[in-house]
Amino acid sequence: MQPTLNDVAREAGVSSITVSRYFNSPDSVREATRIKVEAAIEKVGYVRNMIAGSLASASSRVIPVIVPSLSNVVFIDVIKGLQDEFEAHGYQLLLGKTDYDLARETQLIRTFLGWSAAGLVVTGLRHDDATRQILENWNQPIVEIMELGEGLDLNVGMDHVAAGRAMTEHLLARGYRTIHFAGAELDRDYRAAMRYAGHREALAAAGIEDAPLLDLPVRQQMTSGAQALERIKATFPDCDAIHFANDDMACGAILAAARLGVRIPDDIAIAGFNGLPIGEHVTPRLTTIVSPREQIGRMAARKLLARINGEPVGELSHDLGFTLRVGGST
Amino acid sequence: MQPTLNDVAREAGVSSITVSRYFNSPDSVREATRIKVEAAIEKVGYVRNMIAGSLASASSRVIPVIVPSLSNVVFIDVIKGLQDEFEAHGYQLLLGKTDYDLARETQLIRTFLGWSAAGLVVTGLRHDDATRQILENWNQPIVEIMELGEGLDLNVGMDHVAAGRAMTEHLLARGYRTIHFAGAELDRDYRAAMRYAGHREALAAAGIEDAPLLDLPVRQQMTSGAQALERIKATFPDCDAIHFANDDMACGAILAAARLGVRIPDDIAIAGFNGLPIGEHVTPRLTTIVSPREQIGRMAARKLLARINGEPVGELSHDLGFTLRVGGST
DNA sequence: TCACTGAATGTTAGCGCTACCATGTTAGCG
DNA sequence: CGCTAACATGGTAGCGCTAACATTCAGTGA
Repeated sequence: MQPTLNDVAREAGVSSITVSRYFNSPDSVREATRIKVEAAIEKVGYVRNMIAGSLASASSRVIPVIVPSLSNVVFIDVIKGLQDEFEAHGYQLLLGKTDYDLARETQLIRTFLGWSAAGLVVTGLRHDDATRQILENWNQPIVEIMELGEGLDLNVGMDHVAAGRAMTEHLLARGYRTIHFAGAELDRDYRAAMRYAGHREALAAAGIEDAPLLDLPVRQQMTSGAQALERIKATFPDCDAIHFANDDMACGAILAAARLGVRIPDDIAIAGFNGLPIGEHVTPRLTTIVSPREQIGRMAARKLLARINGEPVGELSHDLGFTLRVGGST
Repeated sequence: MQPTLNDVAREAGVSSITVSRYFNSPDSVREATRIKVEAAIEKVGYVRNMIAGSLASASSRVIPVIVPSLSNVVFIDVIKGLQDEFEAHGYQLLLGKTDYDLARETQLIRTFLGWSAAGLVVTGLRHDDATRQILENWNQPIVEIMELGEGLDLNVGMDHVAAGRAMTEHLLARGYRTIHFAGAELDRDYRAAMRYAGHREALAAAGIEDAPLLDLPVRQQMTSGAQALERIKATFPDCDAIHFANDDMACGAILAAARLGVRIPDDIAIAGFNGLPIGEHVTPRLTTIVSPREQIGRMAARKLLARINGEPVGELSHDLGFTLRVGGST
């Protein structure tokens, strides 16, 4: 049997609540008491029972994080940022994955709320009505990450439409005119679809109404990129640039180009999105939009923790921006 | 205030314990009761309080997973496998990261055990004495992942020494003789050091006693790989092959080779480890050892769940093997 | 000396659920 | 038709902790 607070208290010659206070508000116990308690903890080998504490206080130091997928580096980086911050402040990260299924999201949230979570991190602003209803009635802080907009509570992310627009404006400025957009399963990855929307806006602003889209089924991203390049080259010889939905695809295309004898950017320019390290290692270097992935995680965690601790959080919606990194591929 | 089991029970005209049974052993409530209970749950909008349940039953459906880093794809893939299996069986994954610090591991484990975890997944077989002592006194299943050997309880992984040996045997069979091993922070990443040990064994078996090692400080893996190639080329013109500790470094080298005018494999052969997708997209294709990362996660989860449910788990130590994938780089 | 204050500690009553045992209820059988 | 076994349900206590209030104690100034 694990020793309890009472065992520690008996050993230290104090009451159990004093030991509890030693853990929860150390400043409120006297130095002398602190020393006795510490010795007793050491002696009996006490381990805090988080469950009992959480039940009594109706709150736990657990924060569920719900992401659509773990196959996408983007979410990995975000999780890394979140985890770092949470761990540094004594919070635990409970990981949930929806596979882009909103019903699954509802189910996960329901389960997680049963953990008296201190807060919640969810991906995206799109949720089904059930989720929305549950969360509106929940009175703990929530951060919706990745995108910007009208959210449930806090919101940390970047403007995907603007990112898509920025890249296409860059391509137009470079003189490319027949720019195809290539993505993979844009219906699921609706943030990529938002970038496509931005792409269309930029084209329209330049008087180009035609915004050809190649939406491939996902298998492996780099393979899809290679395939996209091949297919577009074969079908649309006029195409002078491909704006990819992400760096994996774009790099797949750049690497395939060498094999296919396609010269980049002379025959065709390639642009990506995310700013992954690989983009800096391919030849030519990939032009891409650097997304603030880990920062989104960190900032989301900080805002959540601030809200939990009753500190000011500043703006409800936090735009972390993005950077255009121009390489030799455009 | 959230509705409780009692609220549901009152609504359904049964006792709270019956509602509890509806959740925990549905087969033990009658059809008619089940329907009443379900209606009541729906009506009052009941959400299970996991905390209270865990306290009463002294066990929770939470499984902590402790990994050294989230920057390494390897662990991401393992987590993916674990998460999939856990989620499918109603268990929650609590994520902890040690940054390769054994003391931090102890601390994390201590905290996590306070969650009355149903089991535990830790990375590696090396732990400090405190961890070992805590875990030996804990009577829930534990899986140590990645490596093979004498462990605390269950053990799922692969033989890193054999993997290192296999790759170097391949290189020797191809006729390479002056083979350098290049890694990054092998003291932390001791599994890479095990592969280096296997590498030395293979060389020794071929009568080669000299096993030059380049151990770089980690910054970004691909960059380190590029750097390693450059440095080895400059310092050891005789070197005809580099056995890299991982694919990231190896691909960094292959991509850098194109820029540096180094021909692979004619000037120098490159080998990696892990079997990441990128290895199949670089030119020439990377020769690598495919590690069963996601499988390790899955198998670890299955064994753990089997043990939790009192089912037979088979062998305590499970070797998931590896495959040599030969590309054009060697 | 004494009331008075604020800091430190203690007492008590649950938090919402499940384990354990007790009781009621149904079906099957001679 | 009574008896038993198996099944279904209920009562009660308590998991280990903390919130809220109560008490004690040391130090202060009049």
